[in-house]
Amino acid sequence: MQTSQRLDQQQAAERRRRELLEAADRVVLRDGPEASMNAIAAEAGITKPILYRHFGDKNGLYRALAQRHTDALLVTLRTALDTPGARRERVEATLDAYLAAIEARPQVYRFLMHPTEAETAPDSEKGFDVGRHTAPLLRRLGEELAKIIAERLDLGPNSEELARVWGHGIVGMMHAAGDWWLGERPCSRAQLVRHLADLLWGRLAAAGDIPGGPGL
Amino acid sequence: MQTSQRLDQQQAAERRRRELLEAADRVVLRDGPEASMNAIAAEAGITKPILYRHFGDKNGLYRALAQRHTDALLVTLRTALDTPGARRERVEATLDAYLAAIEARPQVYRFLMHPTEAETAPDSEKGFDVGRHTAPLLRRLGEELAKIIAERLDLGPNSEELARVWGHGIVGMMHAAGDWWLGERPCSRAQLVRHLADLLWGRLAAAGDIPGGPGL
DNA sequence: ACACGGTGTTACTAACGGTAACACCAGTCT
DNA sequence: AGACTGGTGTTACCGTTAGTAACACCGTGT
Repeated sequence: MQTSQRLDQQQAAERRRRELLEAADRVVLRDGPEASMNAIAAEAGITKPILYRHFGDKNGLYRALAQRHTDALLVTLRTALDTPGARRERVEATLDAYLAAIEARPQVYRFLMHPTEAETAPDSEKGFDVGRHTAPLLRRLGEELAKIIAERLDLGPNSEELARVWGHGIVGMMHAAGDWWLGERPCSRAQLVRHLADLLWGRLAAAGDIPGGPGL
Repeated sequence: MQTSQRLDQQQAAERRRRELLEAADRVVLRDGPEASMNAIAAEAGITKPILYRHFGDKNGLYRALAQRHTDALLVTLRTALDTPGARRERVEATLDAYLAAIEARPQVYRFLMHPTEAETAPDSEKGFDVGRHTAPLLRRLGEELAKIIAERLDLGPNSEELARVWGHGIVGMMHAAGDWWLGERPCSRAQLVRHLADLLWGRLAAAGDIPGGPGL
């Protein structure tokens, strides 16, 4: 009967796809984001055309690969955001969870931040597909955070819009500071978290000018 | 006399270099950051090896190109930061200046955000040169902002460290929100500026929970 | 016996960054 | 004059990459 065979083949294909993804994962973990398709195919014990049959092109493979890691990170962050305690503690827990993740697995982080070229959506107009220069991971984090902010905070009118701006803004802040911190290690993670939370808590607005200067 | 000839040749070389950079600029403005060395050479009316003699490699050319634009942007932002008025007005003026710049010249923006591979500093240790995933432009903006914050604000002990975290964090927030905004255009620039300033002014901390929800 | 759909291969293309080897053309030194 | 030097420019190549066409094999259903 052909239907059950179809199912068998389909689930076999999916199993194969997972195997290939795991092989790709190993290579990317070893060689970084510039791992070549040849290298990945070799690690999987096959040759290039099979990869292309399964994933279309390099971006397809990388997107599939990124989604797994992104999902995992999102779970971690969501549980951090549900930490019991005051809002400040939740925010600090979330910042710390993100930073701990990128600190623990720098190669994965490096891969996830790679600009995966973003599937070249059909160029409506003559648009220079501008505005896609943050990694898909950060886009997703921003949207998720926006959703949570809009769900849980009372922001008055325009709350939808405000929440999205804040979501992407906070994620960008976290990312940029984390990236810089990871490269220079100028302080402990806990201190970085505290500094960032201070920033979000309006300490920039509250700080006093240095006497005699031009002021800020 | 050979010294004056040396000078002639040197200044001729620099003029040539500027010409090449301008040609490269035209190509990048037309083709985006993935402009090939061949295309740039053709636009300049010459062939590849000359480009390589002048700039070493592709990153050399791109760094030289990026520096000009980055310098120009920095001047704009510095004058915005010296706007007369209250701190909030200065911050809003600076955010707006950045957003106006990326809005006005998206191709330049797109080029500047391209990860120029960052001159592969001598790999001390076996380091995976992690923590270099923000464009050089953003690094520089972050450092400059940190300097200004440290100079003008009274932040108590640790002010140096705090200022740098904030500098990079704020720049990252601005960039991520700006990139998202440029892609989706969900609101006016002025409104985006206000939302971001609200975030920096601690409205996240001050907002009330939505009644009945899990809270944030 | 035969077509079909899947897996796998080899061998190729086109483009890229980068380089070696050579040609030309000014002035300079002997 | 003739050799040397330092710059500009070229053609023709290398190695690697993403991506593809064409073919071979094998189990299954008709």
